[in-house]
Amino acid sequence: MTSRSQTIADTLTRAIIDHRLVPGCKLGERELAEIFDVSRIVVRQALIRLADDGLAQIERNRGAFVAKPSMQEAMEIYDALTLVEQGVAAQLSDRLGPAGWAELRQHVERQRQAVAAGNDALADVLGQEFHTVFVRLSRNKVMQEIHAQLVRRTTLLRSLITADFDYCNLLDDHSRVVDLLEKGRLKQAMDLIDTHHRTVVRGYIMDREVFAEMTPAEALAPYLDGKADGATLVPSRKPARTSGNGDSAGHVHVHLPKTDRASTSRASTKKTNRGLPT
Amino acid sequence: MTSRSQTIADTLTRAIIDHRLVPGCKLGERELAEIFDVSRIVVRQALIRLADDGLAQIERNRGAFVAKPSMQEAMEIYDALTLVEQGVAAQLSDRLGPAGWAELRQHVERQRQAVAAGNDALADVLGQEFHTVFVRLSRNKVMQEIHAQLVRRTTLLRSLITADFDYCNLLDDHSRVVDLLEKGRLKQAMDLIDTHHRTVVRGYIMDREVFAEMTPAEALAPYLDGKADGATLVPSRKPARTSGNGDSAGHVHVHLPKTDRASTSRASTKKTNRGLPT
DNA sequence: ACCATAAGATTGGATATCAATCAATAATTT
DNA sequence: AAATTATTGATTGATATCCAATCTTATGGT
Repeated sequence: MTSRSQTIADTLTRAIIDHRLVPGCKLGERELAEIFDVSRIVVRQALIRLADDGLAQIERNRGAFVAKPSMQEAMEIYDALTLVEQGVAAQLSDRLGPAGWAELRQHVERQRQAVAAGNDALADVLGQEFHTVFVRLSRNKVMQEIHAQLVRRTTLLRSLITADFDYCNLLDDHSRVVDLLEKGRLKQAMDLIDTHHRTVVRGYIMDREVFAEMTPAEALAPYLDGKADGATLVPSRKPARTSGNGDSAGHVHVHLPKTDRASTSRASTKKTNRGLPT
Repeated sequence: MTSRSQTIADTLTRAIIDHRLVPGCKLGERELAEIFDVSRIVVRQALIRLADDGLAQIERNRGAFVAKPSMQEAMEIYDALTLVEQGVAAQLSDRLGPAGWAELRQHVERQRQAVAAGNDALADVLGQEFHTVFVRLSRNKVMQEIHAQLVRRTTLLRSLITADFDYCNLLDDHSRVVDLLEKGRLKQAMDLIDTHHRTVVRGYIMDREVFAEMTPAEALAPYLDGKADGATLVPSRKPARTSGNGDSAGHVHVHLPKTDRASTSRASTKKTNRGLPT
């Protein structure tokens, strides 16, 4: 059995990944303690874990908030992610056996089928998972954890951001990376990884209040008590968008007027942006 | 002002880096609470931070211990470190300006002078710092933190390990890396980084009880109350060895008989191994 | 010698309490 | 009336004490 603070940290992480808790959201100790029905101390420990992961920031005597990365930090996160995935690519091009390549191809194929079937939600999940599978094949748990942490932090950015670019160039990037790597064209594969992330970042436009705010109580309600897995837990995971290959969403042009902390717009429109490119 | 648990975590980290707290060492809550004169809860929070950093492992209802990486994990940590530094090298070869190269050369030069002056302690510190400076020049704070964490974890390994290889090939590696990079020979530089770490790891031999154990109270005494900086805090930082370029120690052939948890050998011989290659 | 049980110690957590600090209001001054 | 100051309230950081669960060790019986 893991510690209570760990499970709470995991739940909060899940909620952040699902964009139910958005950057800047206050994570009050007493509030969370009531929600999870634990003492404040356990909540504090969970928040420390989140802060260590870069998902929350704790300000002395002011409390914890969901981290709100700056544009600068966003670039750094994506740079680091690129660096890690390029490095893994280099390792895989040397060391990966037939089984590994098969797994990658199978994953890409599953994603393609999901797209073909119009199951955008599944395609999204698979698209996100591709990177994880990719790194897992390095068989380096340390690297996996670092990568996973970076990926989690990118989800923060997608809460803050309005996508504004042409997704066409990103189509089939995963497939092409696998192709290039297996053919030994490492340099091109690495460039493609770089371009992939760079294009995504370039399209990002920092914007406040893209998502409707939810109180922690509302945001966390689906995760409590229910023992079901994440897929079924959050109904709003299915993104409301037009099309995509699972790694990208349809054009989303949401440029809300930059209201400063509009505390009025609470729990109103459930505008979710899941499915933005990874 | 930072939180108390953070400063305690920092102190424990420092003690671990200085090999005063060795892998496997029990970190009892009550004991540490008395040492730092805080409540157990603060200690727990500090231990959670250490565990998140990979420097401690917490076993339910058994407590926290200084992490004791397996040989497998050791390899993974060094692989990850290599990957990160290679990636940074690639970035620097593109983007680093004259000032950056100058800083690297200056650092190498300072280390060389320290070696020439026979100031092995300083040379050691500079040798360790080189990697940090190297990564800092990427101007990516996220990457810096990841790298620093990996470096911290490698110090764990040096507590567990007996070095057993020829250090000659490692001499001037730093200088050569800078040379190669500035000349645009990225591939060779990356290979050299790989070889550097690989040679170090290959020479490692997992061995128990290479270092004398200290109780946490003894280990932490130098860090308490004194407001001096780390350099003057720990007198035992000057390693007792023959020669080296600051990035490596002289031949250290310490193959102690593998005693199982010899709780007898406590606070006896202060055998420190600082200055092993990075 | 060996296994089982009981005692002791340690951890994980809850609750209540207190000081310090921040935020927001109310009161005062100009 | 506007701006500044003072007061109040709320939240955090931290402590002390207490309790249950679990692990470790010591004891005792076979």
